[in-house]
Amino acid sequence: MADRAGLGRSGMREVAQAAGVSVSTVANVLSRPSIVAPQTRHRVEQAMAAVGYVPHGPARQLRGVPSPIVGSITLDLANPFYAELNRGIEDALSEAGCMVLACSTDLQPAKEKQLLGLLQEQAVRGIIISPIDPDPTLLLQVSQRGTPVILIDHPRRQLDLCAVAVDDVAGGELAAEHLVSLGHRRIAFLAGAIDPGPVARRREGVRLALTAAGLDPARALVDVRMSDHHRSSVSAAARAVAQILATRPAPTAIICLNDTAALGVLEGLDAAGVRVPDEISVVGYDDLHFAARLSPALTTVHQPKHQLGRAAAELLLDEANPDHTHRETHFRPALKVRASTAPPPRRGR
Amino acid sequence: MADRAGLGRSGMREVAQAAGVSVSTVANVLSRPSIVAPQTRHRVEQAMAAVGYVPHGPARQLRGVPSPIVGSITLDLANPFYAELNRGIEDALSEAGCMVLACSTDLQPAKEKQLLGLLQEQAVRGIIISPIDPDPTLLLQVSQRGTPVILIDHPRRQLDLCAVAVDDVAGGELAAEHLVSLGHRRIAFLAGAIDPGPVARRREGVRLALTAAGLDPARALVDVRMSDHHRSSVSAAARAVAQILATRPAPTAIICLNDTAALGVLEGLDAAGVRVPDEISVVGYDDLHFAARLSPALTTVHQPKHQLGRAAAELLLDEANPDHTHRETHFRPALKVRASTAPPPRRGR
DNA sequence: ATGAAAGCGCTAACAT
DNA sequence: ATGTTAGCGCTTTCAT
Repeated sequence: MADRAGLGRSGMREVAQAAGVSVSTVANVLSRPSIVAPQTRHRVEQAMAAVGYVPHGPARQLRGVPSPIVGSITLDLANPFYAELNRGIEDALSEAGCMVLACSTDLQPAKEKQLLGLLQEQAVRGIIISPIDPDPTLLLQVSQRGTPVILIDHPRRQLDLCAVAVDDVAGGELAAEHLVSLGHRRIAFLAGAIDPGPVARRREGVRLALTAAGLDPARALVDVRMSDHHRSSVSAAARAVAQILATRPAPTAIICLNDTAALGVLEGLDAAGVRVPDEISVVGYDDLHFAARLSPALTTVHQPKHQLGRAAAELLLDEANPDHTHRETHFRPALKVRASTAPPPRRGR
Repeated sequence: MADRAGLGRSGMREVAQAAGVSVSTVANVLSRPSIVAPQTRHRVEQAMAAVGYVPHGPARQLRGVPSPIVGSITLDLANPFYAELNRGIEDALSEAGCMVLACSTDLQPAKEKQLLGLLQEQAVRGIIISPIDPDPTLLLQVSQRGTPVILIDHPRRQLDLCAVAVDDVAGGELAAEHLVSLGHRRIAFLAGAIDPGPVARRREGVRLALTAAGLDPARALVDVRMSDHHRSSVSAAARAVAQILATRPAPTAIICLNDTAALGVLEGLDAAGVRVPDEISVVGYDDLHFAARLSPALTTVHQPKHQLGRAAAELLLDEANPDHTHRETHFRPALKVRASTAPPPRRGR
């Protein structure tokens, strides 16, 4: 009562002093309350409240208690796909008293590397990452040095790591099969300046579906890239539209790397006076909340974003388990057919 | 070379041993390289690489080095508004080698309190918070105990804290003035089950604008609430539409607490066969990326999300400055008039 | 130029 | 039931 919690924090020593006991008794009250005499315990608890005691995490960590912090490295935490993913991670972690340290790489391997370093230094509980760098060497090293690593959307192959992924090849196939079945024979695939693995695999899926339908990907598939992918990819996509419209023979459908890009494509098409889906069909990817409300409602490939995050966090938490074995959790994408796709116009455009 | 970085991490001791020097020399190489003999320094650097040395953050913190981690407490990190805000925080922090620990309260004061505790324990560099609990006592306490707190969207009044905010009352006024000038005389304000401060202030702004226009808020303003705000507020909003349509006299316009809710409102209106803006006008809030592409394009109030985060992070970093003084950074919202608002229909509906 | 030593706040094994 | 002690990995005087 006299000891008004002044500035700065007070530790066990202050508590012990205020309660007239030793620090280890204070420690016991915290970790094994049962072995402390009720009366003493009470006195200590009072003292803790009086001095405003807050345990010091870093000190505990130094003593071997694992950190409650989990690093999440994604391409961009503001991207709704990763925002939802992070939320899934957070939800699973919160049940274990853990928290997400959310980081963005903006597709730059150098940034990814730097973040991995920072997270290791913080001795986080583990790292959940959607890697941009295809080379897993560094990740394996991080893992071997004692920081568990969970891969998101990265082929696990025989890597000695846990992973969660949705089948991107299948996603690309779903989109392409849908368009082919509508009668499209020339399809543009819109990507960014560089391909993260998932995008490359979706394109591959499109290629496979085209081939399976008896088409020649070299003719049926038009590759289009946006100059600057990160930051306002909406406008970048709008600019890519011009390029697509100028291609001959003209594609009758566009598969976009994600819904955000599709947003820009619809905008560009609208500005160019091209009607969707009458003159050209558009398919997105991710199935973000707004996809169903666009004009027209966007046909897209759904991914279980929240669940992906949850699954990753669960795998990570399980790493603490003594009989943990690395494994992979798999999800399947699902096509959502809406109003932005239709049969191609009668002849050319 | 012989000392293959085995399992677990190696610390300065291992480095010192491998280099045949003392730990303090290793420490010197790290913090004051100039005072170490070039030759020795080289040897130590080699040793660090050889054993795969990674500094141990928590141990440094224990010695007084500030944590590079900043806590961010928002209502929901998956909400695009907060996702962008967090990104702004991250961008500003990364320049200082710091990172964001992103947390969601889901509007629950109890969760907020718990998170404040966890963050304090982690001895984070500071906390940036969009509080749900209107009582600032706890925040002041946290700040006094040595963890700087930056308020987002919370009236600073004379609180001894830094703050960043956008003028929500003005935002509400902008929306209402626009509708009134179009001729609307009965406006629904759609909110969640509970009002975070910003939403309450926007409603107040609407009320003020109505009064200023010579209207009686008691008649001109219809309060509508969604039962469950958090989680898929899209569908919750759709359900609220029924309620609005049943109100008599019928409102001719709806101001939504945010763009996500507006999304649901448009959906509900569409399902009910009510045309926007011919039969009813809709205004959103936040100006998320998709707002301009909805059907119809959404009139909304823009907030500088990324900048808000940046500003908050900058204030937080400045707290380390010895001559720091608490201050407030202010932003103004801006009305974006698009296609979802128009004069009310001729008579009633 | 280098090293020895103390200690940050905490935990846990070991006294008493 | 309580206290003593010895570190965890690092930084920082203060010797040498």
